[in-house]
Amino acid sequence: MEPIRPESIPNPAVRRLSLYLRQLEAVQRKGRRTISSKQLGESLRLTDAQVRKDLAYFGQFGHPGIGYRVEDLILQLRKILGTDRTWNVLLVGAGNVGKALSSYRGFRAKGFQVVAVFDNDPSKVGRKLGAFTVRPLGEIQKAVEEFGARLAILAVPADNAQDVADQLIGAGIRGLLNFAPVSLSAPRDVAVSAVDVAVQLEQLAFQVTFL
Amino acid sequence: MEPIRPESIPNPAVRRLSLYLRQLEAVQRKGRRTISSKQLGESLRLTDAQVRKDLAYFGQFGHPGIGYRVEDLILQLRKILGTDRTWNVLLVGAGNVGKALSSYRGFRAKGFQVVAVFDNDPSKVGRKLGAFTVRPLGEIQKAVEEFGARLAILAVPADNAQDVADQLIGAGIRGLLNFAPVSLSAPRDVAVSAVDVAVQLEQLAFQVTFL
DNA sequence: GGATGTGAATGCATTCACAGCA
DNA sequence: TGCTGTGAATGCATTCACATCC
Repeated sequence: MEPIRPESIPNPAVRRLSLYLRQLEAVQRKGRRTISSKQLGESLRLTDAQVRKDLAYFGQFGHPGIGYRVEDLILQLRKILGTDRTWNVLLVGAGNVGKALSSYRGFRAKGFQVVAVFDNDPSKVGRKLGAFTVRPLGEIQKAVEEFGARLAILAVPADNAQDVADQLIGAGIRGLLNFAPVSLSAPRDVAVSAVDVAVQLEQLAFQVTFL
Repeated sequence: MEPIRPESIPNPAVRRLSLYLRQLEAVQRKGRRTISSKQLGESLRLTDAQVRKDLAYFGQFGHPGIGYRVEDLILQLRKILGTDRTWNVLLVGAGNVGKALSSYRGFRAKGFQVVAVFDNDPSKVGRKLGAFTVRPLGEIQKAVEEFGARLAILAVPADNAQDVADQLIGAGIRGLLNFAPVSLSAPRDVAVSAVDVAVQLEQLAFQVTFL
């Protein structure tokens, strides 16, 4: 098997990989052992050819006449995505979003673990948020080293988001999931992904109007 | 100005429209009156040509030699996206995510208002969630009519998500924002958008590993 | 000079369609 | 027969480059 050269793989294909994995985990829970590209694609509204081509970028996982073995493919995809081990994740922001995320039970099975929660608000520092004691932002650097964290979730107000992002990046964080409704600037070697619920509703509003 | 024919507009362009709008609202708060395609694009890491082409799909908003007038363009984009009026939104799921969303202050200014919260859990129905009294799912139909709601947010566990989605769609909801980590099936004339935090972390893990 | 809007050229991603294997 | 993997063909989206206007 050839090594992965991510620069030669379409970005959309990488994004779909996560959806395939999620789908496979669901069908595995239903006891299915094997699945064809057509079946894997249909609930995601993708063609069989799309599914096969996406997977083929990363290796030869299928069996002609059979399809893909669910368990094998799950293991392969986890390996490719890097979630065959657990990633320690820092969470900054102990507001409503931070609270929801800190108590989200689904992370562990997907290879992620929130290991510390931070906030700048003195009225929150030292308080408990679920199982975590909220720590001041000044301890981020220490926590990055302590936990070997490379990922962080940003759930602070829009005004602070860029500042906090800079701190996290300065402390060695390499991937950032941003819940603040602003576009963050970051060096090329730091990955940033974003969740903006208002933006998503806006897209739905447009589609509902015109489709 | 020609009418919008959404089928002739690249989907990515529509998605970027929301980002332009968010960016414009930010620079307006800073007091800027005018902005060039280059400036509008740079914090979003887009080329000036990309910005101009995207906007030109919807009309001629710019002024040669000047750029775009921030206030005008904001009004135009809101009109295009349909958020020059307020959309009433139903929220299903009174757990942690539902709680965070029901109290999110940012919706109003973007043209959205959560108007009712639902849950099936008898221990939650009748209880308060922020300003809302949690109502049983059976009242969804009534609420759709009462509020003229066409959008809903789904923040229920993965197992119920498809069932609840079917109820919402049956009651007349046309756009769905899904926080459950499953892929929903819906008729072609219902728009579905999704937030899956684990999937996004997975993508970051991949990028951090290979980029 | 400084900016837009836009055809034409390029570059990506998806789909087709089929050889080949179980 | 049933399904994968994959070049070739197609279809979209982005970028270029320039005529045009303030």
